[in-house]
Amino acid sequence: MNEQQWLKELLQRNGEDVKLSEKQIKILQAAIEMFAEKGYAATSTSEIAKRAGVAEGTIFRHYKTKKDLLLAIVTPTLFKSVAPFLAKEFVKEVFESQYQSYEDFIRALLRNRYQFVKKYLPAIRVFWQEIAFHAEIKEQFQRIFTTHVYQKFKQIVEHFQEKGELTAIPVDSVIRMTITTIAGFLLTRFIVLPDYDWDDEAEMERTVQFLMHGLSKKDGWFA
Amino acid sequence: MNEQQWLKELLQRNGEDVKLSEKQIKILQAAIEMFAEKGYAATSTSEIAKRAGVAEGTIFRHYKTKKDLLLAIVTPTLFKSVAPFLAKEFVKEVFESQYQSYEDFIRALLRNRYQFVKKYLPAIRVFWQEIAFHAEIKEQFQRIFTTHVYQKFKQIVEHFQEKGELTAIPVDSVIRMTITTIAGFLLTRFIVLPDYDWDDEAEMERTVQFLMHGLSKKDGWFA
DNA sequence: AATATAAGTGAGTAATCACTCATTATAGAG
DNA sequence: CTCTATAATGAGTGATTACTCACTTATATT
Repeated sequence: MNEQQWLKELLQRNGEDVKLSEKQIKILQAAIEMFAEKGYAATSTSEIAKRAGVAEGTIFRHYKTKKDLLLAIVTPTLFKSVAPFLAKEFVKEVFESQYQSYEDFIRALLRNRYQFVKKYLPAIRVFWQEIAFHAEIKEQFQRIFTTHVYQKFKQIVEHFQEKGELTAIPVDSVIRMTITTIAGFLLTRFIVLPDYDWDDEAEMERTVQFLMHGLSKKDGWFA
Repeated sequence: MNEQQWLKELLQRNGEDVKLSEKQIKILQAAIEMFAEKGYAATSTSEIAKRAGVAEGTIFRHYKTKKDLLLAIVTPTLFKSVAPFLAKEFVKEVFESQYQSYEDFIRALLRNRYQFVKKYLPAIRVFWQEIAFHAEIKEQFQRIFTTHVYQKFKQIVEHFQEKGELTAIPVDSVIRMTITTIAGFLLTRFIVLPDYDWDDEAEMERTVQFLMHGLSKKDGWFA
């Protein structure tokens, strides 16, 4: 894919393109690369300017502070990270037609998030590395998660529990196990062992099976 | 527990105590706290000195550079993180007497690592936050993991696969799923949602059951 | 072509950085 | 007590930091 295309896609919201000058794109690219490698605090604005091929003053013309530049990267990444759950009709679609089972839903979600991480990896690195250090980012994430992701996830899990597909353990536990299993795969695949000889299709299907065997209603499960 | 005791326990290796002056303990405590909160790069040595109640020069008398101070925290934490796997007789013990099943082994491991994280949380935060930014730490971790943890984990998993308790999916996948499930619980419990109303005993048992249902040999599993 | 607006520049600034070192305080040995 | 060694200090160092601003260049509008 075009080097600039993925950045523009990352930054767009509600389908509306953001206008970016050439230099602005260069700045964002350089910043993402360097923040991902060395971290926000260890990267100086002069280094970013150098790698972007612009004067240091240019950065501050577009972003009032260095932290504004970080947020310009991190905020869109946060929204894209939970994108499937932001759609209004999402839950309804899961219930009504799209997915016959929790397994189908999980499989689709895993594949979808796999493609997402593959595409935007550097920006995602920055997001997850910096969330530990910046209260604003953490609060924004918690707000989005509780109001959008958690609410909808809960409805979906309860739906499939009532249908008898999932065990009757607490919804929160099901959500936690689902998310940590999916995130655990993606983290191992792209961050911890990116050079391992992965058979992605097979490993994703194994992950789905692992999750479903772990969560399906069956004898022997107790809450 | 004594505020200084846990630090001394963290730093000791092979059961040998390390000699630490009062000021040195204060420095390490301050550094761990601040690195955990703001990150290594965003914490200045003058701030550490201030919080520790020592002169800035005192830090450099004990640690040649700021990075040496970081490594003095991170290296012992790394070793303690994988401590169960460093014992020579570990695999033999698992096979012979201690644990009759993979489930028993996993339950013991989870409880053990739960106590570990609870005890040394701030130092663990520093370790995991900084491993992304420092090649030395990452390399050290990979070396320890492949030579000690992975090798032994593999033997254990193969053992219980041969006994017919675990599915015949690739060993690496079993290890990955086991570790991400355990780490996923601990991460959620202590880092992501520490203020959630946890029933630790129940959630740990649920996690063990989830893992075992996900990994047990049964009809329907395919590799 | 004239004008207005925005984009880009880079030398300059005060603050802060990790680290040094000459000096002083402390403590145990004889 | 004196002597010696180590621990601790904090003012001082040059380098680097995020950010500013007077100025130049490019683009758009009339």
